[in-house]
Parts: sequence; structure tokens; C-alpha cells
Amino acid sequence: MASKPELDHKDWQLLEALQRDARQGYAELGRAVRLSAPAVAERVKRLEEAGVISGYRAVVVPKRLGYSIDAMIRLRCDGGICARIGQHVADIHEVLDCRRLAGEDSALLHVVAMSVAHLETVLDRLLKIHPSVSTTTLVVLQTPHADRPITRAMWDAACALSHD
Amino acid sequence: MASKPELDHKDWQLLEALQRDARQGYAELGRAVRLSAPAVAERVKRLEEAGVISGYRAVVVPKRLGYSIDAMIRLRCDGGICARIGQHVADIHEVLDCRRLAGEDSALLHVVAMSVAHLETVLDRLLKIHPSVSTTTLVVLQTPHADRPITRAMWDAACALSHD
DNA sequence: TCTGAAAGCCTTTCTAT
DNA sequence: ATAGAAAGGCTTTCAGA
Repeated sequence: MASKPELDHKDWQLLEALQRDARQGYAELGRAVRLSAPAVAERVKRLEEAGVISGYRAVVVPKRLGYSIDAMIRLRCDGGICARIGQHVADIHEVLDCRRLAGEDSALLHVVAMSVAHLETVLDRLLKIHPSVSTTTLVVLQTPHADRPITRAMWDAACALSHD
Repeated sequence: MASKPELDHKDWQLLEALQRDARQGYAELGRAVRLSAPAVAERVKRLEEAGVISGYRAVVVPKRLGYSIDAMIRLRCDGGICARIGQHVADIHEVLDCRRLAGEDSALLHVVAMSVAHLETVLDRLLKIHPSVSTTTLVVLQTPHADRPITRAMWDAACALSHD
């Protein structure tokens, strides 16, 4: 899971281009990296098969669909509950992200809601998971950076620090 | 920013399909939603122009590039610093997400690192922003859900609750 | 692993409804 | 807002290196 596949300069260019716009075609990508379309298609397929690229997603803006509230919810709960937190929130669709943590909090959720009343129903559902569950809700005021791309510059700098 | 554009069933089908795989072509989408390719292209363009779709991204897996550590960092700091937290972390590329919060914490960052030593250098850079900055680091053990799609089922249920 | 060629399909634009 | 038609471009496969 944590291997470092050998990515050359063109692989990085393709990765960066596809993070910028996943709908670019192979011909267009090929022009950008100076490779033929079939060569690009092969490289991209290899990146997918290596698990470096896990998919391609349209980015949907919840605010534009009426979700005016964006919140992060810190959860504390018993070990057994937290170990299965993903299953417990699986059918609460307002939970967009769910991470289990080591540290002060047991888990962290990213939640969207259409109103304060709606947020309240989500919190109620979370508290109903188990009596040991308690929550701290943090409302997002702004998101200066979301899902920034992983770039070659970033990777090179990190490798220099980790020297291996 | 928080309007609810009228999305019909086919718009939702397109949104869901593009969240599943952003590289599908218009012809393929058209077959799925029973619409001609030009009609699909127009609808997708409208969703983009309405800001419902803000872009298309390849999902890159940091672990597969050597980033073995995934952490959430809670920040506390003076108001003036936090108001500009996005700028302050802009050139710390290990920060993939940055949100300013209302509540116990002033901001929350999603950070990746290649090693504990690397994570330490990131923390040091964060603390160097200003003397008022303090951090709480939470290491991610697992991510049962990441960026779940926004679906019509979810939206319908939410609208029923918010009845408007 | 790449290029180049070829077939078939797709995107895009335009027209008309 | 959609379908249909047409031109050009694109994807995909295959051969050859």
C-alpha cells in the first residue's frame, strides 16, 4: 500500500493534468506531454492499475444544491463503536467523509446540512448510534483549500526531507 | 450561493454518473439517461455554469506515492491569523485541505506526510506562522468514507425535512 | 514502451422542431 | 430543450521497432 512506484516526468505531468481536469482526452494530454495518444492511454492505465489514480470524479458544490451548512463533527465513543464507525454512519448520507482517528477524538466527520434544524437531525442520528457517543460540532466558516492536488514539486521536496 | 436550481431526474442521473466516473463521454451518458449526446452536453454545460459542478478531478491516492501518514491537525490561533489561515498555509503543500471553523478550534487541516520526521517539519512550519498558533495532531487510522457523492436520494430526504 | 496507421465512434455545430 | 445530420477529431487496436 505504501510503495513508491517509479514515476517519471511525463507520469507526473499526466497526474497533474488529470487532477486539474479529469475530462481531458488522451490526444489533448498527449499534446501537453509530447506523447502519442496510445502512449498516454497506456501510461494512464498503468497509473490506474498501480492504484495511484483510484478514479475520476465530478466535483459537486453542496452549497449550490441548498446545503448551506458545512460542519466538521468530532466524535468520542467506545473503542468497539469507533472501530465500526464507518458502518454506523454508512446510511447517514449527510456524512460526506468519515475518518477514524488516534488522539483526543475517536473520529471526525464532514457533514453537510440544509438548515440548523437539518443539522440537528443529523446530530440526533449520530448520538443514537450508542450511548457512549458524544459530539463536538464545528461549523465551517470558509474553505480556503479543498483537496489540493498532489504535485511533483511537493513530492520531490518531501523525498528530499525523508531521504530514502 | 445557496440557491436551489431546479434539477430534474435526468440532471440528477448525470450528476450521479459523473461523480462515479468523470471520464464518461456524452454518448455513453446519453445512453444511460436516454438522451442524445448533444442534449447531454448542454445539460452538463448548464450544471457547470450554474456552479453545481465546479470541476472534474482524478483522485490520487497519497499512500501509493509514499505518503504513509494521513493526519488531521486542529489549530487554535488569534483571530487575525485565522482569518488568513488559507494564505498562511498556501505554500505548505502537505496541507491538502484547510478550513476555518467556528467553535473550539479555529481551523482544521488535512495533512499528508511520508514519515513522522516529515510530519514534524510540517508541524514546525505551522507553529512558525505566529506565536499564537497551537496545534493538536490527530493521526488518521482509517477512512471508511471519503468524499461520498451527493445523490438525489439524499437531497430528496433533506428537502422533506427542511420542508421548503 | 513507443509510434503510426486505420476503423469506428464520438464530439461539436448547426438546423429544425 | 431536444433530436438529427454531418464534418472533423478522437479512441482504440494492432503492427513494427
